[in-house]
Amino acid sequence: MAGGNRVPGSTVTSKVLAIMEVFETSRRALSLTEIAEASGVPLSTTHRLVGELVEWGMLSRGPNGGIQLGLRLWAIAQNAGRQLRDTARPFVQDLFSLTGETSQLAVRDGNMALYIDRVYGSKRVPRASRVGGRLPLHATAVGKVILAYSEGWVTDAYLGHPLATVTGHTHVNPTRLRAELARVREQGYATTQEEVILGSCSIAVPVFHTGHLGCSIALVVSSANAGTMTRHLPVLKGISQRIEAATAHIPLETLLGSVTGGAPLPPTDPTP
Amino acid sequence: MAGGNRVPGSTVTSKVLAIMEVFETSRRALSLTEIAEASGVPLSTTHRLVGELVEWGMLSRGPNGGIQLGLRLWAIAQNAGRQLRDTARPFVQDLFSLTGETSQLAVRDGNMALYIDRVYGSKRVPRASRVGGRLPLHATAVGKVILAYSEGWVTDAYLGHPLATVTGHTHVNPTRLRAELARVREQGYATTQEEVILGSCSIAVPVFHTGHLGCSIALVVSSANAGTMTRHLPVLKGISQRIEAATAHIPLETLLGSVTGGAPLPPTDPTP
DNA sequence: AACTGCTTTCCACTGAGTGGGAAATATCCC
DNA sequence: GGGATATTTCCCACTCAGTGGAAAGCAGTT
Repeated sequence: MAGGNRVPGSTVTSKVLAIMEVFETSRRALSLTEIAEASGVPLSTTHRLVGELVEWGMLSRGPNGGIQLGLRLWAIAQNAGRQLRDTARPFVQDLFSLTGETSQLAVRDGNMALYIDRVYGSKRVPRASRVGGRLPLHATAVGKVILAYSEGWVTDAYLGHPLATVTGHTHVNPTRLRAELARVREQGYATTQEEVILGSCSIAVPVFHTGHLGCSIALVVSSANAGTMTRHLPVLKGISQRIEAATAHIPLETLLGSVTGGAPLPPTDPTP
Repeated sequence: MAGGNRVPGSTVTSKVLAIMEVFETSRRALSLTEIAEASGVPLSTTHRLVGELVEWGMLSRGPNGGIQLGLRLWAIAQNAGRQLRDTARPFVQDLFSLTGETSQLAVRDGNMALYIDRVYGSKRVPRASRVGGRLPLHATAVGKVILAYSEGWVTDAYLGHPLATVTGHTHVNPTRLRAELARVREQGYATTQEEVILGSCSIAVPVFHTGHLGCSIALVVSSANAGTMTRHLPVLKGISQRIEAATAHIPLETLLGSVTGGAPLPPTDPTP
C-alpha cells in the first residue's frame, strides 16, 4: 500500500543502533511493540530488523517472546577494553581479598563514572553501581577523585552545569564541591557518604598513568563501618601503585577500547 | 560510476553484522581494509558503515586509526545474561577465596563451553579460557561435565562428530571418551590434565537446575598441583549446591539472555 | 462473541544504499 | 626529498533493498 513514506535522513544502520540503544536503559526483556515505541522505528521495520538481529545473536528471544540482548553480543563485547580490565583485574581482586569489601575500578566516560570492574563477595551492601554502569561524577568517590585530578578545564566544565541530586546527601553546591575537590587533592583520597544510595559509603584513590589520572579504584562499605573506612587507605594506595606499575608500559589509548577521557563534556544536557 | 552492482540477498543489517563478526575472532585493532576483506563487505561500504558504528560507539578508533570494539558496546552488553552472572558471582568469588585457585563458571553454547565468569588472583597459571571465550566441550573439565550430564542425544550428537585435538593430551577417542563420561557421572566430577593448554589442569562439578544440568563450575590449577586437585572437591560440591539453591527460583531461560542449551549442535562443522 | 494488545505478513513505491573508481592522505624505503 | 606503496576518504549515477501503513493472525480477558 504505502510505499516510500520513509523519513529522509534515516539510515538502516541508525535504526539498528536505535534499537540497540533501547537496551541501554531497560533491564528486562521487551516486547516488539515496546522496542518500536522506544526506538522510534516503525513497528514493521522493527519487526524485520529485530528478526535479523535475533537470528545473528545480537538479540535473543526469551521463553515468553520477550526480546533481550543476546549472549553472542555479550561474548563479543568482552573483547572491548580488555587491556585495562585484564591488567587491573588481579589487583582489584587483591584489594578485595585484603579488605573484604566491595572493590571497584572506574574511569571517566564523558561526565559520568563508568564502572569497569567490580569484585565483591556474598556480603550484602546496598549497591548502586554495576559493571558497565554509569553514575554522576560528583556523587561518587571515584568520580570525585576523577574530577579532582582531571585537567582544570574538565572540572570547570563539569561544575558549570547544574549538579543532579541523587540522594538527600549528594553534595550539589559547586563552590563547596570545588573546595571538597581541593581537599581530595591534598589528602590523596575522596569519600562519599550515602550520596548515591542510602546505606553505603565509599572511599577512592586515583591511579595515575604517565603523570595524568588514568582511573580510580574504590572500596564500598556499609554506612555502619563508614567511620573506619580510612584504615583501608594504605591498602588502596598500595594497590593503586601496583596498577600504575602494571599499566605504565601500555599506551593510554590502548588500555580501553576508546579514548574515554577524550570528549570532555558532550553537548548533551548533564542534568536529569 | 557503477550504480547498483549490489549483490542481491544482502541486507544492510547483514553487512553491519558481518563487520561486527570480524571482531569475534580478532583481538587486536584492525584497519578499515582488513575489516572489509575479512567481512566480505566492499571497502567503500565498509567505510560508511564503520563510520556510523564508530559515531555511535559500537566500534571505536584507536590512536593509530585502528578500529576496535567500542566501550559503549561493552557497557550495553553487560546487561546480557545478567541473571546468571550476578547470581552466581558471589559464589564463584567464594570458591576462589576458599581455594585460592582460578575459579570459573561455564555453560554450553552449541558445541562449545562458553565461559561466563572467572575469578582469579595474581598467581600465574597458563590460561586458555577467558570470560566470553569458548572452548571445545571434550577438551575441558567443565565441558566433560556438561557432556556427561546433558541429555543423551546431545552427547551422542557431539561424539558423532570428529573431535579436535587441542594439545597432545586431548582425549579424542569417542569410545574412550564415552567411558570417561560414564565415570564422570559416577564420581560426580570431571578432570582434565593439560588437554587444552600445557601446564594447567582442571577439575569441574555440575550445577543443576530443576533436575537438569544448568552450568558447571571448575577450578584451574597448575599441573604441579594436579595430584591434589581432588582435595577441593568438597568445596566445589558445596559451592555448586549454593548456586543451585540461589538459582532454583529463576526460570532457566531467563538466567541467560538466550536459550543457550537450545540448539543442540548447529549444522556448522565442529572440527577446526 | 466482542474486545484488547501484540505479532506477523503483504506489497507497491522510491530514495537510501551501493560500490567501482579516483583523489587525498599517510607510511615506508632508498 | 622524492618516488613507490598502502590506506583512507570522497564521489556519484543507478536501482533494488528497504519501507511502513494497513490488514490479517493470534492469544488472552471479559
